[in-house]
Amino acid sequence: MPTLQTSSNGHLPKHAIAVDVVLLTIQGGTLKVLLVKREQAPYRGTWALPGGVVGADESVDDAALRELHEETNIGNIYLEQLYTFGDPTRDPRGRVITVAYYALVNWQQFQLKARQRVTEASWFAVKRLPTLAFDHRRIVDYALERLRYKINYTTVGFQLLPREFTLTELQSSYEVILGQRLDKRNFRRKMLQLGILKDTAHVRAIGRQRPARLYTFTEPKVVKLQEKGIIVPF
Amino acid sequence: MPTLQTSSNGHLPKHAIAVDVVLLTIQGGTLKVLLVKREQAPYRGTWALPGGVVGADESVDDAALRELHEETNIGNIYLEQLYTFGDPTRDPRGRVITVAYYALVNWQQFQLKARQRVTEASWFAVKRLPTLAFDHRRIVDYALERLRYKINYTTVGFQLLPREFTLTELQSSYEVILGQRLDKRNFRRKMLQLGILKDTAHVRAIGRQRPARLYTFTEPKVVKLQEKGIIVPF
DNA sequence: ACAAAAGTGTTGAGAGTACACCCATGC
DNA sequence: GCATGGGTGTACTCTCAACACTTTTGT
Repeated sequence: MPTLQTSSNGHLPKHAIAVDVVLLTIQGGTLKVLLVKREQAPYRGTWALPGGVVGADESVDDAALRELHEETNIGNIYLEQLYTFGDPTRDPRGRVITVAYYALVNWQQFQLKARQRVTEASWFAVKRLPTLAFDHRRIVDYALERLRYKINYTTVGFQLLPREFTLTELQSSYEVILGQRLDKRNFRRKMLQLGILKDTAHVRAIGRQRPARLYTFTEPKVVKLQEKGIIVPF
Repeated sequence: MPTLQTSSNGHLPKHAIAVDVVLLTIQGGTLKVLLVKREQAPYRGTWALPGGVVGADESVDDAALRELHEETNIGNIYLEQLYTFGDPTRDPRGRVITVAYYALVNWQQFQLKARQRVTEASWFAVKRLPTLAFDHRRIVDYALERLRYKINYTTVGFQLLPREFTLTELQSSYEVILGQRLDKRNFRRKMLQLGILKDTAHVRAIGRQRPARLYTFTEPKVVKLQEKGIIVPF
């Protein structure tokens, strides 16, 4: 085959491209993913990731955003491309290449706006997923791996929290994602040392306990916290 | 728009999908990338990444492998998907979504086999790239970022070396990729501590100096060396 | 006063950093 | 014997890990 096939335009092989979004949130101390029930074959009645095909003149990122907005009605969601799954056998109807994304939302904000759905949609704990359509299980697993990884050296984790949050809530979100308990003192020291939290003067009293201080995140966007590695620690 | 458009098959919007490969090697103490000269419009005569369209029944990964084998004639090359660029304006002829990959080869092995090319192809130092077609400059930059990143916590860097190598060669490849000098004693201590190098009994004498010990890499595949992060250091 | 979560410090161990000289060989 | 790259050790600093009690509030 010639090397520069892209230049012989006109009758190129063309492919259907879909986007699938792994939308994650934390609710009740559990990491959850939004699934929709498929209404058509194949996998009719099976739970699947929200997604859809990329339009003719739409960017792939825009298609993912569009799907997200259809499901959530909230804007300004953290969305990151995960991986492109291009095996021709992954869809039994024929070839559909999918570009997978993951997104993080704060549960409270989401609760307020989600409404008027047609398709049945529901949150599932990532530890107890039903059988998923296509290779969507693999995509969810990949999203979780990426999230667990990135939470270690970036501030993506903050996307799951409300604007003001307590240090206990922050720690809890890390514990839920990482699946392990963390030491309270060490966690707080590290977080405060990073210089990315601002102590609002506010407190939040939930039960009959001592109220907790509320913090906000000082950085406007998701931020890389370290570059440490084996070879070049800084 | 309905959520599950993928299920209404038949007249889906279809797209041309290309793969582009950032093939990297180290030659003469410099990190280089393979570019091919375009023979057709657009960007005729401009240097571009090797790549081509994905065939109708071909997996995207296979298309990248195929392109790689066309350019190199060597098998068993490290190849990793980078990112999918899906902006409809990136190709002036119309929409072409590209899935970018990067690959690493050892220069000596490559030298032996590359032959019988039609298209003009050449290695360029990544520090002195010509103007590239499309958004290929951005793709190269992204590949370099990923490589610099991964070299810190995986063994991808070994893919650039011959089977047997000296510690000085290994250090040099890290220095070339990272763009900084490293301390010889600290580098050697760290590498040997990792337990992934085997001291062959062989030595290599190049000039009139003391010959250097040759090592091999004990792991069969690219390996993750750490999971360290801010929150969970182990 | 008590239940419940918030908040707070120290110490020991291990890893990272900086740094300079001797060694083995070919010519 | 000398030029060239190969090869080695130590002291200081800093970060990480482990660990338990006091504080504040509502009832």
